[in-house]
Amino acid sequence: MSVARDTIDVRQNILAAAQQIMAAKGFSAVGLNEILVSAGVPKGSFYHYFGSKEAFGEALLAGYFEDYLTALDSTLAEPGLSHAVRLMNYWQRWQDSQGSLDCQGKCLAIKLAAEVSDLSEAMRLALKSGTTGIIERLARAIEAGVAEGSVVIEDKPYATAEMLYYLWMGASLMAKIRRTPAPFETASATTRRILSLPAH
Amino acid sequence: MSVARDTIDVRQNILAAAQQIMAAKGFSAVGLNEILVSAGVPKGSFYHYFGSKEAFGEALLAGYFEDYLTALDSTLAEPGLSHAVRLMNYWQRWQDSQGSLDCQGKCLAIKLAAEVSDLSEAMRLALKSGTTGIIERLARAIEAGVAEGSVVIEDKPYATAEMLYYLWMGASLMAKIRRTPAPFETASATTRRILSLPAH
DNA sequence: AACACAATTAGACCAGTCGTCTAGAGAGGG
DNA sequence: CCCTCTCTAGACGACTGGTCTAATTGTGTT
Repeated sequence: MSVARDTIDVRQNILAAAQQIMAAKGFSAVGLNEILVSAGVPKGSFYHYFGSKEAFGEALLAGYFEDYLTALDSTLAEPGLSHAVRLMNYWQRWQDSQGSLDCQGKCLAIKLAAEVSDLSEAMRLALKSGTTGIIERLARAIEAGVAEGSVVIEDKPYATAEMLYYLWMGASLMAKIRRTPAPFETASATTRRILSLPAH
Repeated sequence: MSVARDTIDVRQNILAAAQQIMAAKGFSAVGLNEILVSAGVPKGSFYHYFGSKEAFGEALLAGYFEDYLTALDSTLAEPGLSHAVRLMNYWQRWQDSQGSLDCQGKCLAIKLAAEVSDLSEAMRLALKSGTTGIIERLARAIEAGVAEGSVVIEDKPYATAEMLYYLWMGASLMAKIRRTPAPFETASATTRRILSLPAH
């Protein structure tokens, strides 16, 4: 209705369309045209909403991580479960979303990280703050799990969280290369061992 | 001298130039022009040596892994060292090459994997066979380390090799995002623990 | 109803893309 | 000495890229 509302919708539509397309094809390989056609927004409008393709990419990543972190927060706060179970739920969902049949798992971070972090400082920083947020939350959950006794670790919680996140990033990359969810099995088993949880 | 020799040189020059440029900027973001100018080769020659940009990318990856694997073989066969030390040497060199001052560590696999594996089946397969080769060699070295007693692991050698490779891929990605070699420290410490080696 | 002013769009713009194609340069064999 | 065949040369075509200016549309106030 109001102008402001429509404006936000259009902006959001562009971002949503881009998220799908860029999660499949990357950043440089996708032209604004394709995104705008898919969003039903005329080309001329783009620079009304975003200053440049780079600024657009930054906004895309920022929005992506915002949603991602709130979902992560709720996964790690689900009532009635131990922190150990909550953590494994998180990784189970990661696996489900990345390994889905539509080969384009929707993790923008994995898809764009290598390509974009040498290309645009702004996008790199968006990636950095988003991934740091993820690791921090995982570290807190691990710490809480240790405190309640559902998780036992050898290293410090933060280092453990970092290590597990790297492991799952690498597994995602490898799943893309191999077109198989097998790497997630390996990552999952390792995660259980690192957290001293019983095998699946 | 001979025609054949020169031909190989030109081809190799193009590939060498591309390896540097693409390790920095990715695949789609780089035009053939830039590569050819940098290699001092006219455009007309390109299509004499390669059928398309995609076929070129495939050859680039194949050549990259060929070199990579022979270097890996010699690292893992250095005389007078235990397998445990050889393995840690490999990762130390990984760290050195990736974390170097010229921010463009030269690992094509990390740089191109996510971008390219959804873009070209041929390139994806090159990536797949190359990374599989790396993991196989690591697995053999771990197995030999277990046999000689310098390495102790909980899981099977192959699964351990996979897991460690994922960990280091993820750490490399994160090092790119953060522009810090810190992730390698975490990966290194974890690797030591997984292999039951004394802390550094 | 008419105006001012902001929000939005159409389309031009040029640099750059990949790939093609026609000439010709250069070397080896006979 | 010529003929042939590999390789070089770079202009060219058809097209897409991101960006920007100029015009259009819409809104709210008088």
